[in-house]
Amino acid sequence: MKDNVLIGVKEIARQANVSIGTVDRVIHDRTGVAEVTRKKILAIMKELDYQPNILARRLASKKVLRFATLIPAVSSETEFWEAPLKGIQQAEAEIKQFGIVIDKYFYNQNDKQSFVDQSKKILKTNVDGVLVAPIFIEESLAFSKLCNLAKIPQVFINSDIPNESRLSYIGPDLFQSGHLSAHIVNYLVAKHDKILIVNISKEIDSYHHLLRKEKGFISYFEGHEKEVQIIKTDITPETDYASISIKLRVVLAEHTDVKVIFVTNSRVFSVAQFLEKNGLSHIRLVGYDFLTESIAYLKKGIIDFLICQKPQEQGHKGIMTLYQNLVLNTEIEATYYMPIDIITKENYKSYRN
Amino acid sequence: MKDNVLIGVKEIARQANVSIGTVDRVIHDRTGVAEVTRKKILAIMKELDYQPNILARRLASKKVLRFATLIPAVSSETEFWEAPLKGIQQAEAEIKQFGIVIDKYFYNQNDKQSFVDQSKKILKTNVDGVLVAPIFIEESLAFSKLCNLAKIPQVFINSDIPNESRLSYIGPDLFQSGHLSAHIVNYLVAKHDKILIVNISKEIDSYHHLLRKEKGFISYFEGHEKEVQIIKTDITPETDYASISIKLRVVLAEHTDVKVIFVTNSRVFSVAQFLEKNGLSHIRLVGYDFLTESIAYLKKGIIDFLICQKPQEQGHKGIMTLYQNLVLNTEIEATYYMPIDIITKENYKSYRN
DNA sequence: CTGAAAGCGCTTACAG
DNA sequence: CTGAAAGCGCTTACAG
Repeated sequence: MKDNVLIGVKEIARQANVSIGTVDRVIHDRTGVAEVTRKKILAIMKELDYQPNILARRLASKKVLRFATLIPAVSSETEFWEAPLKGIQQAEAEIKQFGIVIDKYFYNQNDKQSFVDQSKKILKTNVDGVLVAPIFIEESLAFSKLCNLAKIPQVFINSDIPNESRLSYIGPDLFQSGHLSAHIVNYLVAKHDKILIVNISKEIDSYHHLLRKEKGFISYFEGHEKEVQIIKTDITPETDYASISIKLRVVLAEHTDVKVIFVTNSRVFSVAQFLEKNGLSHIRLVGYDFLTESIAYLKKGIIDFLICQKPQEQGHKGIMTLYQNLVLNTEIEATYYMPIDIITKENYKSYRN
Repeated sequence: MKDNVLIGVKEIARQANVSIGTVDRVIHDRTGVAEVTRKKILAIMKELDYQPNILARRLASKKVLRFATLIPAVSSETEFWEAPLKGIQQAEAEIKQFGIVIDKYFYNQNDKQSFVDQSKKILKTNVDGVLVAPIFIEESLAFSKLCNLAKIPQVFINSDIPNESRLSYIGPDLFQSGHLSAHIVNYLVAKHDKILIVNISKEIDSYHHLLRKEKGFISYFEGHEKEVQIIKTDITPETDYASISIKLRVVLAEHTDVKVIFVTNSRVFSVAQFLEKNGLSHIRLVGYDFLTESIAYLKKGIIDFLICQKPQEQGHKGIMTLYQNLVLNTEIEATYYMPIDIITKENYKSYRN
């Protein structure tokens, strides 16, 4: 008659003939419980299919959970990292009432050392989970190893690193996004047309990510009936407008018949600026990311398409993934590819990052 | 010294020199509190910028919140409504530990009466919030009015209804999505090409939504340099494959030079089937929604593009909106347009509803 | 190794 | 109109 009256730890304690303190100990795998008792309690928990009440747990526990985020600072060059930060802040607002605190660290994406410095800082605090944008491959890998030693789960966003021990990657499938860009470009070209791929990057490490997109792009046209001609140019390490301008001028002087330019990252707005200034707006232009400057060129028709992968949602989902893992104890997908969104003059207004 | 030791209702009670029971009464706007007391407590709450602890509230309150959802049943004609339902279930799993129960009601989208019947059922239960897909305009409006009388907040998904008193609309901007489709089609046509718009709908009410898309589409080409010729055909009320086939055969016999077909809803797969069977796959085809059948035609290249608006997220976000309003007491956006996603052969694999 | 008690910030009867 | 007490399902010292 009284069987189902009790619930949770109390019911377990009753059935096991122990106090709820002891039940709590085995739930949290703490030491100081006789092996027999532990086994008995575990069995009962299993039979009852015990699910802890998260509300009660967070309310009773004074302990706050600390998450750290490590992403590039918003730079004068690109506002791209504003969006993930916004997503992080949004998630923070949603879960702060559950006792979660988020410490935000930023590095300079043109300076590896700043990444190393910041990551060291994080490890000095006692942090329960980290969200990282691992732009620098080796340094990120080193950081990841240290986290794993300290049993700190890591979520990567924006770009992945071959690393089996991260909790999850949330971001684009770079190869596929290049492939899709090519599909769109395919609508813009005729047989034998010439296409220019432009990689703009200061740091050689991020260049690696651009190459993935480039490969996806090129693969689309391999053996394709249109038999387009693809040429490419890399603009590095100087990426100010003057440097870009000089380089493009040379390339386009040599190849006067370029029909489409594909820029593998958000720096597409610099190329747009160049085309506009030099009266070359008949050249079709495709690039990446939802930046204010790029949108302006999209409106004007200088940029035809932008590929975007929900940077804000990446930040938001990254934090929520840590939350789900650490608080709710949910299963986490090791890889979560963001949808590849195509932004045009027509739909940018309703676009949600 | 002891000032900040207390928190929440206790601190308010202390400052107001009353018991926490009384504080609770004014927080929840219950009767039976002297006006002076109420004012005093309100003032203190304001000064302290009191934010209730949701965890404690939900834990202490035995009351469950009931949400009801009213959407079309998945039909043999289209699996479209599977996705919103999935989103609803996903949200349910996330918030059920907060004491929220979701009752799911379904109507037949070809039968107004079934909508009326189900909505009546809902009103007989004591429900705290509803999520509705208001396909039938008048019936939905009537239901909405009754909800408002009973102070039940409503969230609309998938299509909106002129109605100032709903809590929120979450779904596509129909006009814009038609406009965007036209922009894409623009890449597929040459000057003076002929475009066929196809509306397929059993119920005249949902036809209204299709018209919005049609208008957006046509508006794009008004005064456009390409001077395309746009014709249209409505297939109603019979929408089985045979009926569609007969109608299309007639139209395409008369207009043998149609270059592109734009189908204003998910029934694009029926048109694809027709084109394939009749060796007309050279005609470009654009339509709506991420259905298994349509994706198959997308893969084959019979369908060129699909416009999709995250039906699953609509369901998910719809429930979460009720949750935010009723539990967290957050400000809610009255209109939340879903992004307009363009699905192609290249990106459908990573598409998230 | 284990238990009893206090407490997290609220809500809910109940008593007056 | 108001207060005191019990309780939601946990966690956290503390005592033994």
